[in-house]
Amino acid sequence: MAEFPKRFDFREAEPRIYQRWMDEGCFGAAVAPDGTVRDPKRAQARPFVIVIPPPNITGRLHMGHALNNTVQDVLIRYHRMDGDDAVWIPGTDHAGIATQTVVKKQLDAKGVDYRELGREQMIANIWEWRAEFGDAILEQLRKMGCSCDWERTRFTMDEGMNAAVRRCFVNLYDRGLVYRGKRIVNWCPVDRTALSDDEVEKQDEKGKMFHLRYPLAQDRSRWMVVATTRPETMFGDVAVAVHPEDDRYKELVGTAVILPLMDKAIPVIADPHADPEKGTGVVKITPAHDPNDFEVGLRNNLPIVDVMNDDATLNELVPGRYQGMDRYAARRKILEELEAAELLEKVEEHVLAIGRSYRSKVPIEFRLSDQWFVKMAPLAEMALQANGYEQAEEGWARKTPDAGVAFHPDRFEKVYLHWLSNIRDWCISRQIWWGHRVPAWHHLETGEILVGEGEPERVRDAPEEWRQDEDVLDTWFSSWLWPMSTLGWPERTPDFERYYPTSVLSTAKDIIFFWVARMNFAGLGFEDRLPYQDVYLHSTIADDRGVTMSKSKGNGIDPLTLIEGATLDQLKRPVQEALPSNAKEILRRLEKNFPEGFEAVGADAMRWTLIFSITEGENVRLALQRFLEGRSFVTKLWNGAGRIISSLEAESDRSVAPGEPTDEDAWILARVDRTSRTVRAGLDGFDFGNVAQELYRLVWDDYCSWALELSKTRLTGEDSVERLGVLRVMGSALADILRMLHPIVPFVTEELWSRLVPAMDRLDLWLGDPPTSKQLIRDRFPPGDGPDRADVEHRFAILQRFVSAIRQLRSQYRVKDSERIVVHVKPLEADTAPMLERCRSAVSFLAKLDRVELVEARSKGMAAHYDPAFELYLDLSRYVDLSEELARLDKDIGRTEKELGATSGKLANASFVERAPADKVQETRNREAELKEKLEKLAATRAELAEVA
RNA sequence: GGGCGGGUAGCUCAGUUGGUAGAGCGGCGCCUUUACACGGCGCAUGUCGCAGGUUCGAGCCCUGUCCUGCCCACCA
Repeated sequence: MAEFPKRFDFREAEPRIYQRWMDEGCFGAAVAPDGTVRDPKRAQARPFVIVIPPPNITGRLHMGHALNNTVQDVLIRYHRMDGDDAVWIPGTDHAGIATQTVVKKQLDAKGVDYRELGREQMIANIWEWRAEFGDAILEQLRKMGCSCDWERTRFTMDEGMNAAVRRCFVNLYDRGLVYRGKRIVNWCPVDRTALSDDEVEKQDEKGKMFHLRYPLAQDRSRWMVVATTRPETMFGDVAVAVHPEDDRYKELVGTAVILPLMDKAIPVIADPHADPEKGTGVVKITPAHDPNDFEVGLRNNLPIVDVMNDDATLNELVPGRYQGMDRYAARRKILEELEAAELLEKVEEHVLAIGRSYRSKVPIEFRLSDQWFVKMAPLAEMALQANGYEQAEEGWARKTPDAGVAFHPDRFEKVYLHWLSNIRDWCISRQIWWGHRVPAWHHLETGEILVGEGEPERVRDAPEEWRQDEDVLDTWFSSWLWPMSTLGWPERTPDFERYYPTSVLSTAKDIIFFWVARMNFAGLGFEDRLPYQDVYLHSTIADDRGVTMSKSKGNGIDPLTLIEGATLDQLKRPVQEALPSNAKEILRRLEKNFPEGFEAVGADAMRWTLIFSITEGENVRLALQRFLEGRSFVTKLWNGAGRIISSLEAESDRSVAPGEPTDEDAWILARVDRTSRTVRAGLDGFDFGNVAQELYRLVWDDYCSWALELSKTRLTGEDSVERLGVLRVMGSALADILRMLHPIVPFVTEELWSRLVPAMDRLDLWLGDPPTSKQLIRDRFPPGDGPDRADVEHRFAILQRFVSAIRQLRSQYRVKDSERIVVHVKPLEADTAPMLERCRSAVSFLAKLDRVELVEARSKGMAAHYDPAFELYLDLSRYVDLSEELARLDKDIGRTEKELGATSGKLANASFVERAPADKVQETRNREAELKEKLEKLAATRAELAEVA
């Protein structure tokens, strides 16, 4: 027999195979970006397009990426094989603040202050960094086997993207959808920049709640008590608020109180923001230093008093003795002075959520500043209408069920709707350098603002009078154009004309608002079309205890550990770096489970495990051990296929015609065909977990455990007609199995394909059409259009039950496989005898029989197994004490009686017979008869054996 | 506070329009049988969170309730 390695050597094969796919241009679309047709046939086909969620250039591959990109690759490979013009567009995101921070850190380490470098030099440094490290994650995707069209790789800051962003900004500005306004932002007083919410680390910290007395203007001997955690902002107070329904303070609304230390009168207003249940029910309103107060200020037309400088010292609007003082020093002094004036009523311990800059670790300050905004309501309305919603009396109601974007799982439709109907304007400006600069110019004298895709003429004419806006745009402001801009938008490129809108977006559910919804807005807002048809939202990856994997918890699994392996020390490192509270326990488990480290399992095993584990639930729990199961599957496939391939390669007789498929041949072919229908439906419906389960059963149970075992007698026999016959069936079935598995485990299937196809070609053994390609990646996906073979599947099920029954008896009575036994069979169905006749040698092989004898009745003293299709008798006298067999029979009798009781009980219930559908009643009657008969037989057998014993 | 999930075998999870509860892993027993010990064969295990209701019949539908995870809002 030809040589076939015991294991798939993925370390050697994966890079080699990937390189070959690249060399032969297997990933490219039918039409090149410049419009040149590369594959005329496919250029006529339906495009299937996925645009990758661009990973950050600072990013490294984690399990979430691994899952998401495996899903995308599965879809792309499936559609490519199915004849679509499949294209997967890769790229990366410039990730504004994250990248700037990484480079700033590097400079810090060298003792360089990036501010001194200046804007231009800093940006140049970031570009350098990006050139060196920015594509690392794409390299990792290649290791995973992702079949992206690398020729189309884009970056959110490349030139075309920049043009797209400017076009988009100007367009929205002209439509009145981009505006400039004041807003409270998270401000870092150390780095003196605004931070996005993601860049703020929120944590509960112990603090104090201060109750301050604000005297009434009309009677300074009385006061209102406000509770605050931030007394230092009191100089910016412009009102105190009470709830409109709060009877305690009703008559004070409309009067004024005196702001202590300032001796300034501020109004008492009624606003629902004041919660009568909290604190004293009276809240001070400081619009410049609190987001809620800002809203209250707007509602009540209050002035805004900003009392801080950009480094969080107090400014010139506070009493002179406080000016220039740090916020915390000011707090202490304020409290002292209030106490002295008997205006500090009490101080309580209080736990509150403090936001700190993830960079400087200093508490952030809420700071009022000028920002750019996108008006979201009109865009959200378009999105709602696109998904078939119309304004109804109570919010939005869906009138057209299948309109717009389809979410998978569909419950996310609700999440999407909820966000759309409670939309808030989007602050798009950031006070950093790395990003798309706001295309607006401010007049130095008048403050007039000009907006333009390029430098406006008036700016060019008098450059000294204007300066460009210093801010850059939020990273998502380029991301929301991604499905369009990657294809060349706003230009009408061949790519855009052919491949927009795209087909599927696959991403994590936590960015449904940040990204998915906004992409929908951009698509509708600029092109009147949604950017894709389907959105697949995959589960979050959690560890085996259900805790979401994250770097800070140290519980993540590095995909490269799976692909390349890791030593125990390497496994421990993330835990030691993160130092979670249960670090000791995790480390101990690692030491116990992986004393020698973790041996690589390869990209296929990783991909398989991920797809196999997907459920529709909130998260997917994965432990390192689970990937070993994936490896077992790959090895099983490898060995099962190898058995057939080596027989094919070793076959020397080409002089005879292969035998016609037998019944069991027809069965495995029918199973393959049925599975291909299930798999297609599953992939079309984004039901990945189920697809993998079906394929697992097909490979492990049907192909390896039954078909392959059954084929062995013919495979190793002298009859070359039979040999070629079974090789033809098993080889052709294997080809379809490899085709179906290829999207999930591309490497091992491609490798097996490269040996299967020449071997089959050599013997000219294909059932049906031969493959269309030497490369599996380019071959066709099984159509699943075979005839229904329920008859064959029924007959085969009898055979399986027959073999299993004998195996059970053998195992129970410890009859060794080496002991060939004789069984007696009484057929009860027309199919039974011919089937046993045809499969005689195969069945004997599986059940380790000497022979099967067809009989009319049980001989005395024999054990019996009763099946609807046959009765099986076995002379156990040589192996077992009859009392043991009696016990076994009693158990069976008990089980049967119990089920019969339930079944008869049902039929005794008049309303069941009356009301249940006729076919169900008949089914139950049949079952009852079957059970009665079986019980009778068992009882008779028992009585007879008892007599003998 | 609002919303969305999940609670089924020791563990991780399937369970199609209501009609006899399933898989993988783990466990136990046997087997170094020539594709595979990353293997083969067999066995065991469930008051389907709890309480009501609808129904001839409920893991599945309805109501309530407990536990748990996530998202949004808020935290003076």
